[in-house]
Amino acid sequence: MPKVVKGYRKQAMDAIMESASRLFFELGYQECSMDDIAREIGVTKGTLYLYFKNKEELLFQVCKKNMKLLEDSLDQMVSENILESAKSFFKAELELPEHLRYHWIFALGEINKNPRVKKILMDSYENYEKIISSRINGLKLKGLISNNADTRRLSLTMIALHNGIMMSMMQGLSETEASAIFEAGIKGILEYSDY
Amino acid sequence: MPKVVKGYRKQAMDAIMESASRLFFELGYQECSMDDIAREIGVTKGTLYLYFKNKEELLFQVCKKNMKLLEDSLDQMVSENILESAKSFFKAELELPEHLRYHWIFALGEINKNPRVKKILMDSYENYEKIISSRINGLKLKGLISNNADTRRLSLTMIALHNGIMMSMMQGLSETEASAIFEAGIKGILEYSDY
Amino acid sequence: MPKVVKGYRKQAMDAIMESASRLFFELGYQECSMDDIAREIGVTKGTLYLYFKNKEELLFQVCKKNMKLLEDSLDQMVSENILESAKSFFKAELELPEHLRYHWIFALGEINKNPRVKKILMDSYENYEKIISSRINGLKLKGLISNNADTRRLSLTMIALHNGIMMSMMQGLSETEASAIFEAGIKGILEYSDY
Amino acid sequence: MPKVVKGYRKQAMDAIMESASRLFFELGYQECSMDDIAREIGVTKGTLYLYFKNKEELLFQVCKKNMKLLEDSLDQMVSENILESAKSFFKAELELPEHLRYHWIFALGEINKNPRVKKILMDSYENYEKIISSRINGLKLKGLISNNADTRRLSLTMIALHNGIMMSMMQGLSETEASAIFEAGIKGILEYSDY
DNA sequence: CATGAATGAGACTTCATTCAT
DNA sequence: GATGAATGAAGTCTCATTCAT
Repeated sequence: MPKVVKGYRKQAMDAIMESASRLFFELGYQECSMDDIAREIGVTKGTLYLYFKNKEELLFQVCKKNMKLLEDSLDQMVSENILESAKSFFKAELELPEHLRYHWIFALGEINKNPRVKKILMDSYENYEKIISSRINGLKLKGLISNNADTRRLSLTMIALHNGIMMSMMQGLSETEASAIFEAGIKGILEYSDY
Repeated sequence: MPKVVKGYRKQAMDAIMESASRLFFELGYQECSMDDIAREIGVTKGTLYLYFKNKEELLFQVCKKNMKLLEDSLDQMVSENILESAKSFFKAELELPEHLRYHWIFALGEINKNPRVKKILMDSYENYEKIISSRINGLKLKGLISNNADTRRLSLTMIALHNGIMMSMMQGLSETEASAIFEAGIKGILEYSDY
Repeated sequence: MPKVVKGYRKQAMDAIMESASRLFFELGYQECSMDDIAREIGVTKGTLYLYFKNKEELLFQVCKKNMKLLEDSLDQMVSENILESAKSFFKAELELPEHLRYHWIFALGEINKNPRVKKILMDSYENYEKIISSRINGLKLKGLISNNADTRRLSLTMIALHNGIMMSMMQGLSETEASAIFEAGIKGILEYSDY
Repeated sequence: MPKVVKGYRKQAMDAIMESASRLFFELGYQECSMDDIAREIGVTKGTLYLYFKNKEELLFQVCKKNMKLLEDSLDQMVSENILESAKSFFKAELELPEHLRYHWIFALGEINKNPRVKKILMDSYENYEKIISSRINGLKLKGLISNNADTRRLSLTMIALHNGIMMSMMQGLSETEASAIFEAGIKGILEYSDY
């Protein structure tokens, strides 16, 4: 009888990943033991191995899931106005629990040792670029953005600004200032792209 | 006969910190054992404890040193032209070995668990802001930057852009594109600040 | 399949404590490693930590158990004749394995550093006094011991004599002589108390 | 140039043994490191090895010295009245620092592993017996003690009582009560010996 | 004599993983 | 499916001892 979640394997895995994601963030990947995760769900260690073949696989799945979550969130931000889209996305992010908002932190820490994790991070980076670039191209077609703008450069700059602000927040930048900087930064990038 | 480095305690500590810094980056702080570090220097584990009372202290000293190194590097970039300063700084950074260029990565990973590390990261962030702000104010006085510009916002945005690009590079962004984006981004931010 | 002892956690703990008690006595608390204990039971070091959270806890539980064992043994010696009780108790003690007979030895060695151990030793001392005093008072009521006798002094003296003889035995006093001295000593103390 | 104590090797050894004795008692033999002892004297670890070939030798010498100290103290108590001698001895002991008063505690803890230490303890026990017996015999000759008394039994009982009271004091017995019990106990033993 | 740098063995403890029930 | 007992490898740290200076 499944205890993790009655009935469905998929839901059991989700429950585990949810706890793992939070604990990986709070304690760090290495410092978080399988016991910690199991205890949080009210299950024994052994059970986790019914769903994930080892800790590294769990890390991988958690990373993948979180990356996808944020990508999807970005993907759904569709608007005529790219600045508004960006602001909405950022606002939505601020409402996420910290372990999702800063989900990349333990992934980045593993990047040098774990090729699979490295791959998701790199793929994710590319996907962000693709999503934003396709939005920008859409707006170009509609004439809302100058055709002179370098689409790729524009999107990469926006991503960098976004990520940098996230990092700043981890280092103490307030949400209010973060929002202000994000908005102003995006505006500057867009204005300047017109040249 | 001291083996770590002939003669000077200070130099022995530096040798240890140098190895530790690289290995913390390559393997991750937790995954890097004291044995790993000792082996790299050709010394026994026990020796490390003659110089650092425990692993956490070593981490702390390494973080502090690396943070300071980068801050000093920024501090020395003085120029009439803020864009040129930024470019020089970035160029210098690209010439650093990866473990210095990305030195913040293992620090960030420990931020939730280690208050001392958290403090250096936050202090470092503030210091960056102060250094850049003071430069900007200098240029304002000389009339090289409009007085309307919001100094703090300007510097925080530049920091965010910079950090975000660093993160992007870890995720696969090429140095060439990184430089281009950095330059264009800084320009955009400066231009926009004039309004 | 539990290897320590089939089936019951309580029994596993007892098996560990039994080995620990003997080895603490034979090797000394500090000199006895968790490995030594584990090996004796035919188990891995790690297993011990499933039952006792650390070595100090194991020491504490062993002390407590041994103290209680001896107290209970004393408690059960009930007789009209206090001399006979004492002799029986002493005789029973001589039949115990050395690590139980001299169980206090490693506890005493830790007394200065370990407040919990100190507490059990002090409590144990008080309990002995209480048990013996209550027996003496019982005999006073029955008129078998003079009411002039100072109950507390009497019991403390008997305890001291007993403990001193135990110490002497560790230093080479033979069991025969020990018994003789104990009997004569107790008699002397009781006789003298009448005055 | 000797730093431990100016000039005399013997004094240097005494200084080390004095510190070692106190620290062995306070921290326990195992828990007290050579560093601890060296630091206390203001000397480096290495220096200790100029005077004692290893830690075990230091333990041995400390034990021997302390045993001798107490034996000598007993040896000097000469009086017509054995009770007065005992009381004086006990009083003198109470004025000693704890590490001398309870000097046997760490020796006893090592008894099972260290044959040399065991030997001093056993020798010491015999010496005490001899000293006291010779006193008793002296008093017998003078007719101050009945010739019926069993000299050896008498002295062994007094030793046991004494040691037991020392143990009781470690377990919390007050000095006042200890003195009272000691006096009464000795009296009882002497009285009873007459039969 | 004295130092202090270095060693290496060994201690305690944690934990991912396995497996019989 | 779930458990929990057990493992064994690994990690941090300590410390008696040595030795070149």
